[in-house]
Amino acid sequence: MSVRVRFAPSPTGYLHIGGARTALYCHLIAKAKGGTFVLRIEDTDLERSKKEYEVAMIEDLKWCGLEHNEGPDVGGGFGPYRQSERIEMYKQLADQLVEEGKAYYCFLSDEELEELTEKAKAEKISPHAYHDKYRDFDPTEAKKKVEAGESHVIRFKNPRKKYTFTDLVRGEVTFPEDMVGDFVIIRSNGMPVYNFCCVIDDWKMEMTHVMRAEEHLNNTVRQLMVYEAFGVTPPEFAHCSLLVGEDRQKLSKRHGATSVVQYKDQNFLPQALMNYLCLLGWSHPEEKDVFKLEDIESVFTLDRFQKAPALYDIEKLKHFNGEHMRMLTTEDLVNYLAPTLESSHPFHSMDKKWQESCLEFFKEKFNIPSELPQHLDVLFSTEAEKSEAVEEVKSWESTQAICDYVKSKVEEIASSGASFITVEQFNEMTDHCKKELKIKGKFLFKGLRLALTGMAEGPDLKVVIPLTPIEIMKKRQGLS
RNA sequence: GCUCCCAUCGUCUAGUCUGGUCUAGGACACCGCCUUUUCACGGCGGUAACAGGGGUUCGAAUCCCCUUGGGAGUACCA
Repeated sequence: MSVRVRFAPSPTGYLHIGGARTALYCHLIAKAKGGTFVLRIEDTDLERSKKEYEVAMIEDLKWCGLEHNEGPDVGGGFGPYRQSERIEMYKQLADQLVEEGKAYYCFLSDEELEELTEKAKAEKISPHAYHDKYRDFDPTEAKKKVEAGESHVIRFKNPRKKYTFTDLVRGEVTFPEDMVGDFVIIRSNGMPVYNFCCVIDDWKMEMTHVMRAEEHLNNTVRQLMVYEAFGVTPPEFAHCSLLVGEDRQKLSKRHGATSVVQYKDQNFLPQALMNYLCLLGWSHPEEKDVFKLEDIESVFTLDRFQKAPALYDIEKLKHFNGEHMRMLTTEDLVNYLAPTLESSHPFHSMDKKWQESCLEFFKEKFNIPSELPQHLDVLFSTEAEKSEAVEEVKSWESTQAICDYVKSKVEEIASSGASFITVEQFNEMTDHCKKELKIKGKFLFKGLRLALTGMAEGPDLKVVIPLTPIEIMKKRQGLS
């Protein structure tokens, strides 16, 4: 049987880092076995679900490079892929369970429910212990109440037995019989509930694997009951560990940038994000750390998962971004970084060849795009750096001589119509200072750097000077 | 409270199933040295972990039990 795996977000917000990781794993499980990756929208919570989030979700998934084979936007043979469009089916199946005596109408009011919950808590037993008041209520009577319009929900009749299943990442997991009570499957507003829809859909959509985060582990027992009630064999389950923040709590908004879109906005490379996320709970069989998704599709297996929660560390993500950035071709590198610079940045007025050599050189110096402008200052800044180091260089007697010489030399080159100072010309300048001015050692190099860049330190002058526009050079000459 | 899950450097992890080759390997971060007459890159090196206690065994990071610690769930959210 062909492998089918779904990612089933609810459109109540933007795609979360944790969600992206789950989607990535789902995608990988499908791809590793040549299977199908399905996107299903779980929008049964009318209050919180929004169409715009669904749209954003699909866009973010696409940005991540996790494209689905079936889903609400692309269709497929198992639709519809939005739960809100499958309501009738859930209702019918819930009715069927009621008919069969596997579920029942419940007329408990909110107040009654609360009282019963409190009572159970006071007795230090499971809070749901008394939620079964209507479990053995006469079905004919119940039907009458329903027909009379009395507010009701449909509860699943818990078979009250122990459930055991084998989780592909956690091994054998056992739930005791009083783990959950008779849980609601159809709300009083007629909408079905997650634990019910999820089972129906995974069954009807013929899912072979259910990969989700550990927060759903406890839900599995309810779902197992529903599968059993319909006489359906459940899919394989795999619960990956949770992502946590600095405080070791489940990763959430208060931990900072936790939406995929925020990384997209900061111009992170999606392949870097995926690479990093993949390694949070899973490890490469050959211990490789930097890789492309397509490279691991063939080695991805479920037996390499870590069971303990993983801490999300942005510093390490930045490192991965740098690694992936340096793997880009020159052309892609320019396409990636150029748009991250403000449109007024002088970088844009330079020709293609210049842009390429510039970025090829500077890419070694930073990991994320937002750090690029500060590195480019060494090429474009026309303001003298203010620092103790600069003051020290300025205080040397030799420095003034160098500056005077450099100033005339720059003017000479500029008037010749050249746009840049060549490496040869720079070497001439160095030689002149050495032989005619008799300056050497740090006095020579630091002095030259100050005269040419206005800074006390920075990248190799032989690389920097030929990349610096001559007009910038001229403007700098009045400074020191 | 109850239920479930988990436990190797600060962090992500390899090693655990199939006990010895592990005085525990890699990566991020950090520190030092070399190189670079500067910075960075790079190279080399360093600090740093098997939560604790009992077993089993000739031998335990690895198997078993307990304790402690952490997380999740406990909804007419998903």
